[in-house]
Amino acid sequence: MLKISELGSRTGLSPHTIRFYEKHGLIKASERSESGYRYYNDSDVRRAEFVKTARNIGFSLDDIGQLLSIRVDKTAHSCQEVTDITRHKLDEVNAKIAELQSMQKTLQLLLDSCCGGPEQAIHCSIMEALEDGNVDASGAAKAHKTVLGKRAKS
Amino acid sequence: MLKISELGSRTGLSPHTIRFYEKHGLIKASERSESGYRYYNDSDVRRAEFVKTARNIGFSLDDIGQLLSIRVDKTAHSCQEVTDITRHKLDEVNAKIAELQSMQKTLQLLLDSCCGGPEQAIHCSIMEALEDGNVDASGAAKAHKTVLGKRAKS
DNA sequence: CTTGACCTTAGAGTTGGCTCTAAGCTTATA
DNA sequence: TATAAGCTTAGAGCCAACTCTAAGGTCAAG
Repeated sequence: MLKISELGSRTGLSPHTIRFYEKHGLIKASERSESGYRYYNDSDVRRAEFVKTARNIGFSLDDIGQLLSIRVDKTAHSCQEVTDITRHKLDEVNAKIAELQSMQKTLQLLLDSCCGGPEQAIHCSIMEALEDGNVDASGAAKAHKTVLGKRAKS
Repeated sequence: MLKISELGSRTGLSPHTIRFYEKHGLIKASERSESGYRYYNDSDVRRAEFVKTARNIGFSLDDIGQLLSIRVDKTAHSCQEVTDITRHKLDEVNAKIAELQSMQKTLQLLLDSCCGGPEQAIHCSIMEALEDGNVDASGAAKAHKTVLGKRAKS
């Protein structure tokens, strides 16, 4: 039986995050000591590792909740349910990639158009393009919010 | 001289968003009526359109602030400063694309491995992969947060 | 002169996934 | 026995870019 920080080092999740996941129904300690300490058994550990793996792939906590509920009774669920979740995630990812590639293209065009040197920006072609609005931003935007993800751990 | 909602329909920004940008120093009404109404002249409109264009490309509000401060005195700034901002954004975009492509690859592999049919999920290969953790999630993750951007307008 | 559309402000709420704080208990080590 | 490390909880804070609310003032049309 592991304490929370031990489960943490086993899975690479912080105790804070583990409690957070518990609050959201993803992970549970099957036992508590008299003083309230959480204790995790092998089954708990496996579940936590499942969560960690799914999270690393990029599934949302909500997705993971669905996958977990399939996991606890696989006979009551079909492969199709699993692929539906996976495909839906893939669709999201593909849409996001397309959006970012549009931004990429626009930014690259801007960079290609400008000398990038120490000259005064008076005739900077990037500034001109922004002023004139003649920028192909189709499909781009709505992206910046998302460009820097937060999760950067193992 | 345009009122705020007129500037809004001119630029595709909502009055709420225009006030929000004002609070963040991006847009300003050069005049106010006695009763406090904002009035925008041609120069204000051009600035707002600049902001809109830059935002559509995917620049953050902070980036846009920098670009605007270059814009107001181009002789005091160089092309290099402009390309630095642009290149930095492009680097972010490229990093994000790489991350998403890793997720994409993993998800596609999972999908390819599963029948996706009405069979019970007992032997579902996606579930097995998640259980065993033998999933190539290198470079993925830290992404889901960002997968669904918010901004979806013009 | 009233109706309704529009304007003002400060400030709160949204999203998702953490991340941290405060205040207090428990446990292990020296 | 004292100290430090680690545990508990509820709840606040963070990020970015909005988005909306409340409570009220303004203005043009009929």
